[in-house]
Amino acid sequence: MASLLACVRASGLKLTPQRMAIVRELAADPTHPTAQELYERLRGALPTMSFATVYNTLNALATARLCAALALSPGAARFDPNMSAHHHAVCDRCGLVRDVPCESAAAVGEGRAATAQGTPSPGLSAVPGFEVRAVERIYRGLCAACADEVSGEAPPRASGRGATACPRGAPAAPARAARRA
Amino acid sequence: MASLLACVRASGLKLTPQRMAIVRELAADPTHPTAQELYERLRGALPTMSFATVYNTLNALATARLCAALALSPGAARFDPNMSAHHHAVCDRCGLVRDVPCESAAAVGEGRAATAQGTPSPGLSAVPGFEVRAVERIYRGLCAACADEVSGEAPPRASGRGATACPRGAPAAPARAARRA
DNA sequence: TTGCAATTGAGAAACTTTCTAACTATCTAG
DNA sequence: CTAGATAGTTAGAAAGTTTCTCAATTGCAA
Repeated sequence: MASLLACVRASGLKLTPQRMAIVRELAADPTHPTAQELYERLRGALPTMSFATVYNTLNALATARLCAALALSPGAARFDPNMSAHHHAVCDRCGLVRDVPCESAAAVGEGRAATAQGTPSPGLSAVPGFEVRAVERIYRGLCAACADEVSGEAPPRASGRGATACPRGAPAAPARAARRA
Repeated sequence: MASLLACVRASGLKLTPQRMAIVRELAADPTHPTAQELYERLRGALPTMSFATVYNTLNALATARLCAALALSPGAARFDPNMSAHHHAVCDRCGLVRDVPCESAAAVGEGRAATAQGTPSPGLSAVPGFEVRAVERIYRGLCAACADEVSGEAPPRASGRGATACPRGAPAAPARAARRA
């Protein structure tokens, strides 16, 4: 705990009450909150804190590599205090975000991709000269709760029209997660 | 070419001049433009077209699975006409986005993850009950042009302060790509 | 304790996306 | 070919997200 605040200091950032509160709240939350969510939660403790301060602080933390700003879906960015190599699972329906640890060796190979060594991924030769610094993986699908609800709703595969469309694969259509649920 | 417009029809979407122009422009562009970019490019050809029409059309296409909306970095969504399984390379500095084909078998296994079969990734056991439908991979780093420029700028590893921070890995700090470059 | 410089607070501004309402155009059926 | 039903378009407003400005404040090093 203290180490986290120590990191803030070590990065040349001043330790203000606002920052301490934001860092503490963020570090204790595995749901990757948005700036708005953090602001609302902290209003009770720091009623005078400005919304801009939350952004300033989060951006300062991200710049100092003490947290990461995630653009997992359209809308507000989410902030992640976990800076060890890991991936994310995102529910297409409710927007839930969870960490997915990357397994053993793959973790090192992906979380911090080798840059100069042999191409990490054959497909990357399609982008000549691109210097990979990190690989992010996002698992999209349904969380347990949403999977339950959905199974009892829409019929498996009989929609209104146009089922005879083109033979194209469909990797990941963000599906506009419910933003005010 | 014609097949793309045919797909629009097949999905139950009406073929309006605006849509044809948007689809054509999008399909011909490998840079994954934003709605704003498409709008500006098409203003010459369709001066009366509304900005909302661009959004409406892109959302309609995404819903019909004819294109994908990507949230690769904070800010405007980018639209991708390539619906075959692939990943993306994103330049942290200039924001450039390029497709990265996924290689052979891995393509099938990742682009459209097996849902019911054995867990696709061991780490996912950390999110019980999560039903994976797609896996997205983002390679973050520097494009060839930016890598060149950067190499002649900042000294390798001697920055102003705080180099003695915490021993934490740093997978992917979005780094706020230049939005108006 | 003092002073510099970073940070805060409050609001405005910029930008992205969605919505409304009235008008228009496409497509199907006749 | 025409007419009607329906989907799409326009333009502007509104909602949500993020950044900016600048005076006042505060942390921290000396």
